[in-house]
Amino acid sequence: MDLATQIAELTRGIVDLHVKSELEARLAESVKSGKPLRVKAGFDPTRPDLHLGHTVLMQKMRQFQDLGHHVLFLIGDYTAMVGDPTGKNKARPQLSEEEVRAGAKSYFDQAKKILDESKTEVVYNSTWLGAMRPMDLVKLMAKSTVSQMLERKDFRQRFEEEKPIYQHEFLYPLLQGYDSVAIDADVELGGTDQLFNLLVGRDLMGQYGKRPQIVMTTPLLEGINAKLDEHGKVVGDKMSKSADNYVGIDEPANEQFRKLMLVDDGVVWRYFELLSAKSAAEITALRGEVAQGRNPKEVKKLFADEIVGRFHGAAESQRAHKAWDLKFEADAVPDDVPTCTVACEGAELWLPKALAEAKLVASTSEGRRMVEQGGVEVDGARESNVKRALAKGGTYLVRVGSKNRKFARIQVG
RNA sequence: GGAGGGUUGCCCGAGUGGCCAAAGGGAGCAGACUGUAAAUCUGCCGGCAAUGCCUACGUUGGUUCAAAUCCAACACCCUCCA
Repeated sequence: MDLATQIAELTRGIVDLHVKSELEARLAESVKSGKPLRVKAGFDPTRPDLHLGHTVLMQKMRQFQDLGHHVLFLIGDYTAMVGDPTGKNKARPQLSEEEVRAGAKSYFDQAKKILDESKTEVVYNSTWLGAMRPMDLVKLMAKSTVSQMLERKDFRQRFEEEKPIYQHEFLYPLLQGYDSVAIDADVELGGTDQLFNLLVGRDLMGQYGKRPQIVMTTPLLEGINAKLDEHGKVVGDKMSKSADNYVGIDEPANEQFRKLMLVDDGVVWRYFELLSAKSAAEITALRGEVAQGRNPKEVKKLFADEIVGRFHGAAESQRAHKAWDLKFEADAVPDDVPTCTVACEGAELWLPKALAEAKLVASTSEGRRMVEQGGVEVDGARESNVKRALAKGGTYLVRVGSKNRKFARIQVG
């Protein structure tokens, strides 16, 4: 692939690029010498469940690989024990070695769904950070100031909001930056929230007499509950497990499909832009069709097909699609309804209790509320009588909720 | 080292002795409406087979018929002074 095309491909969707001219120069050198660039991306293995948000970055890594470059999948096992303060308004817990190791393995196993495993070098930063001596650390710390650290928004915010900042948290960006020094990175990729840390790496490389890395950041994907504001701008929290607005790449196809269908009509274009393999022209065309009156629901299905297919294969994606149609459009009962047997002391079992026992709701009180509010169906008919009880020995098909519809065949025994 | 301010439910935030399972907002959930969603409206939003009982307002004790509210000690956060 020629240089101009490489650059166009690689910078597509990139938010920050420091510095473009350097990237061009280094790619040119690489083409000339045949020597691939060393592309670093670091991962914090503390939250081993990858979701769609993470894949935005990984697809960029994959792109580098497809262009013949060398990708270093850096597992921040050592820094994870320090705890990355980025984006947090409180300190993260420090983890034990065992927790971190287990997380790292699971992390890479999931990443393999996107990366080309044969072209990926996995490195652990404990290799060099673990070997540092106190004086090495002092020298590292001497290369930046407290006020430089307070430039960073989350630190400043916590400082102003009278929330604690522990001193070791200042160490995190420095250690992460030192990783780049240790592995001679040409390029470092990260989410936009990592910009500060990546630039620290660039700065440190210069101070240690190395050629400073080029920094590229990918956008953070908003969660499935994001909305559009009155100006048509996407607003909402970033996708994350803690905000429970994520689509996990290890989730079952049905779940992925369901969650993707919950995405706001307007926001789905953002998803297309960041996740779809479709060309910009194809996306624009789809957008035009919707503007002409095509139901956005169809376009979302198209998108869900693509993404679910990426992780589960086309056949499985088809199945999930059909199941969703049946469940939410035809209002039919899916064919994978679990049967659960609940114990019953007397002659009958109070319905709210049965719902709780069957794990359809969190507590009897919640079950009671669900019934009162008309969110419960028994054998196809809405049951709003709170006193309703299920007779012992019977089996009942129940449905709870709507957005996250749950079915179960309850056997009272 | 000294002085002072703070810690409330998932989050933010009212509440200075009984009317407080705790205002208000956000998030979440259910219903109506729909095209899956969104918006809007209505209701719910600690647990318990319940006009009641239990557990809860940083922790532990105490005062009181009665405590989120008063007292003491402790923990943590912050501010100012040194």
